[in-house]
Amino acid sequence: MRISSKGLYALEAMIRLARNYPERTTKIHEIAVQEEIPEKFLELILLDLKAARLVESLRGANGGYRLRRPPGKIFLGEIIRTVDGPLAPLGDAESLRRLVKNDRKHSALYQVMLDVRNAAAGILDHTSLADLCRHPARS
Amino acid sequence: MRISSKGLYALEAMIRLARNYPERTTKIHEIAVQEEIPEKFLELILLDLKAARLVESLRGANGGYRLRRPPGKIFLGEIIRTVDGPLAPLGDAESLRRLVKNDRKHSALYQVMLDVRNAAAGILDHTSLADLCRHPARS
DNA sequence: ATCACACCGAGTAAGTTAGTAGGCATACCA
DNA sequence: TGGTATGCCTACTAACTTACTCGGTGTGAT
Repeated sequence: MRISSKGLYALEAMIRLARNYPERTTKIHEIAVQEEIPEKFLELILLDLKAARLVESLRGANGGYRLRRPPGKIFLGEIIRTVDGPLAPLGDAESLRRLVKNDRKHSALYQVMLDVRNAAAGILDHTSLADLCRHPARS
Repeated sequence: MRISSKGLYALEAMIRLARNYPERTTKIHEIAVQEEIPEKFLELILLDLKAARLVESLRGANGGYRLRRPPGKIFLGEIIRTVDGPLAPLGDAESLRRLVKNDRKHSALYQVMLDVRNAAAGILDHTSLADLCRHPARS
């Protein structure tokens, strides 16, 4: 369940959109500058997020992006899964098949992996963008 | 905190060694066949585990590997960390610096990532090889 | 002396990551 | 109606990582 740069960029961009929700739409360029994300790369990421229906866009001059749901109803797990794939520690199907196939021998190991995934998902699927925005400066 | 094939192989091999503990030493070849792990690859993995002082080896004819500590005192977290690196979702230093640098903006995000890591570590650092061997056939 | 094993360094093919490049499509505005 | 600002789309690529393999050397029991 490694989070890639892409995933981190996605989270940062979404947080930025959450701050401007619901009034303003926010331009790719603006996000890229403020969050120090390579602009063309961010473009691709936002396209993914759009395909996942987490954001929507307006084209043309004065275009930009905005969240499709209020920040309190968008969870980190959704974001990470759309850009980085499943949250499980054994991401690829191959490894899973291994464990399931060697069922007898390793079912306990399989169970532990499940527990880990559930622990991670439990946190990420219950933390919303709103939760993150509520603490503007902690520490 | 993705677990690679290498990590999975390491876990399987260690479980195998745990079963034979403390009487027998187990040969690379034997483990490779029983667990269906590429033998030469497994060799490298065991070398890593040896460097991490989780296992020890005997050379020459009748050589082989054995755990350096009883299975109840070897935890999955140690194994995974030695072959796959840190358990945190943001493995690389680069991403961490990003989050820490943009401290004000994203400290909440950083906190969530910490929580996820701690949840995973909490499970993996408290599950021992003995725990896995206790359940020979569950399900 | 032989054989069975562990040890070791190097090499490599395929896949993934983290981007970049360049142009098209659409909307606003003068 | 034409310019400009924006998002949309496809393709490409350099660097890195993964998952191995190869060919040998060192060591100890018999």
